[in-house]
Amino acid sequence: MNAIRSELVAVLLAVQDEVPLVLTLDQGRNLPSGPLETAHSSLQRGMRLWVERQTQCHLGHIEQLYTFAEASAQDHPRLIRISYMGLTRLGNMQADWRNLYEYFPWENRRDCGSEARGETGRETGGETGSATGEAGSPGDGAETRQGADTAIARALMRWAGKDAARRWRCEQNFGLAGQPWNDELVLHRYELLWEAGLLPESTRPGAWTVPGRPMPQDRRRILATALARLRAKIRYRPVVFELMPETFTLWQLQRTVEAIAGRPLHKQNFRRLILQQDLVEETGGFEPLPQGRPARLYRFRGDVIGGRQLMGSKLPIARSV
Amino acid sequence: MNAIRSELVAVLLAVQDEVPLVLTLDQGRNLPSGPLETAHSSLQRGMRLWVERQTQCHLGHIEQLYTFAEASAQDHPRLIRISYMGLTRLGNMQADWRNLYEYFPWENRRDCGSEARGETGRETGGETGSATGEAGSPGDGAETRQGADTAIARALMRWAGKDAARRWRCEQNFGLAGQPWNDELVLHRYELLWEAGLLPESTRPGAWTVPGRPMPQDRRRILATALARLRAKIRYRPVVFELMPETFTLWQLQRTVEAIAGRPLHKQNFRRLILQQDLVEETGGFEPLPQGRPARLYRFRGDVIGGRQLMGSKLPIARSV
DNA sequence: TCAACTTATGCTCTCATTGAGCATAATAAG
DNA sequence: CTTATTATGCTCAATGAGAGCATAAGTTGA
Repeated sequence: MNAIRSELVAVLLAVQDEVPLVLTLDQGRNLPSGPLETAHSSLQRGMRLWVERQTQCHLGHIEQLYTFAEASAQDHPRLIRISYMGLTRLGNMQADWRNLYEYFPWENRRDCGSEARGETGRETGGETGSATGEAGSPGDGAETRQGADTAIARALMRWAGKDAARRWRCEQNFGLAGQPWNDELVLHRYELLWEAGLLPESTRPGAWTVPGRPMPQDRRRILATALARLRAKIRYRPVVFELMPETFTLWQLQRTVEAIAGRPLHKQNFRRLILQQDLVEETGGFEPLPQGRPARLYRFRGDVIGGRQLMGSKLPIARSV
Repeated sequence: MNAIRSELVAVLLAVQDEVPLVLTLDQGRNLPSGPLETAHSSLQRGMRLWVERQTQCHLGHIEQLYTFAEASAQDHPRLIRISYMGLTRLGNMQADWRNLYEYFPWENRRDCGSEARGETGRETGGETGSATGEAGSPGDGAETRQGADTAIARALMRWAGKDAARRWRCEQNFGLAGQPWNDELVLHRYELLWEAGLLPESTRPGAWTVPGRPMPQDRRRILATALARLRAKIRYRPVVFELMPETFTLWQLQRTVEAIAGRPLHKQNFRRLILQQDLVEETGGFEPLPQGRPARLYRFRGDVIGGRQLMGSKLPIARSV
């Protein structure tokens, strides 16, 4: 018969100081994983058990991502990998937490247009459309995030060539040619880059590859799946609060959402949407700030409402310009 | 070590004559499944291979649903079940296709409110009732879909009792107490019914169980997962067209979407949204109807645009009243 | 003390999308 | 030629989201 091994792969995510973090092993080259044991009554429980035992992190929301069984030469007997995403509040500081955007620099667009603006919150500049007519950043060119983006756009267009379907996919997924940037397309973008030979992981990588830390095998693809899922989930389920401390200001909450979504949000609209949904309640306390008016502290009302099941918790993230 | 077996479970869906169908085995009590073979280079490919070989159905869109490994007494060695959903155009008519709503009568709300409005909407005559066959006799009170719905609501409320969180979940998921009906919550509803002991599959089923055909093990749960996924997907990806013939009228397209979504849509708005997205093009032909003005024939422009990758194909399904 | 600055918070305005219904067009039956 | 029936075109109102102005409440420095 078919002998089969199984493995659980965990993508543990946290957010601290506006930076999304992922728990890694082996100098950031691998993700924690463990076998499914017979003692585990279910996959989810097995996952939770060994992760909490090995990492001393309390796991909040857990979610199955995808199951792989690619046949590779080394894999005998056949290996089934079941990947999970878990959200945590960053308990264990000894562990090797890494900035998620080390692996996907192109997914972090929080600084888009921030220097173009002076004033009322940050603006979503549409300068990605200028991919073709890029004037080069002052000084260091490709080392800026802006510069890296245009470099990616150019490489993609070179790969697409005259192929209309390819160009269309590139424009849709990377927000080129006036198309809006869709932050949920993390996995699509990763796969497109992979297909275009722009990743070290590609089967036949080109001379130039996109900046960003690679990982062996399909680990980085799993990471992309997790980020895509989280960005999608955060819109309609209050999973952000799994990443927040007990009490927080609305600005901290917004910064956390922005860290995940990878793009800036309109401050006043964010407040409006959060408050009008009664997702949070005032604690009565205030957070003194180094400058300016102190901010109210809030706490999540999840326990009062109906636990994690809760619907109608959409966050003000929509298509940007 | 841990000996493990694996199994691929397929939920094959099709739509014909406004009825969503699922391919079943064993008198509608089971779903097709097969082992993962070493010859298969990937799960998806393995799935496609044996399904097409065994059922002679051409598979369109394929999607992984969920991976289970619940430890049950009979399962030694441990069994990992990987479930997939596949869309097809109903090639093999010998196979045992069953009305999906046999299994979830409460999910079919296409006749909801049609009598309340009484005019712009049309009357879905006996066809949904004939779906269940035996329960189709009109006029006997509790056997009506309406009657069954109120019976479910009552049973849920009895289960919830004074528990505010439970009541809240019931109201949210089943659209009670003025809450809107959300057609995507298929799995949530199934699990709620399971938890409430209202299904024959429940660990300790109550005296009264909800109408609808049960299945052994967690098969019906997998089915619910598939329907939930399809209803979600249909909103932002043009997967409906996988279920349509080469050419079709907009009305046929709408009826197919309604069959999946389980609720009626506004005809003119449906047309507007489909047409303004350039998802379809006129063939130039017309479909003569038994009565009334003949309808234009259309064809999907997927090949022209960018294949299945295509975004921005949202269908006019939103929260109903 | 006041002025300048910074951040939180409240409110309005506009635009796009969506739900709903009216009106017209095109066919068959009588 | 009238009626019935369905397809198709168009308008209107309500909602929600994006953007920006205005005010409140603290700080620091003169």
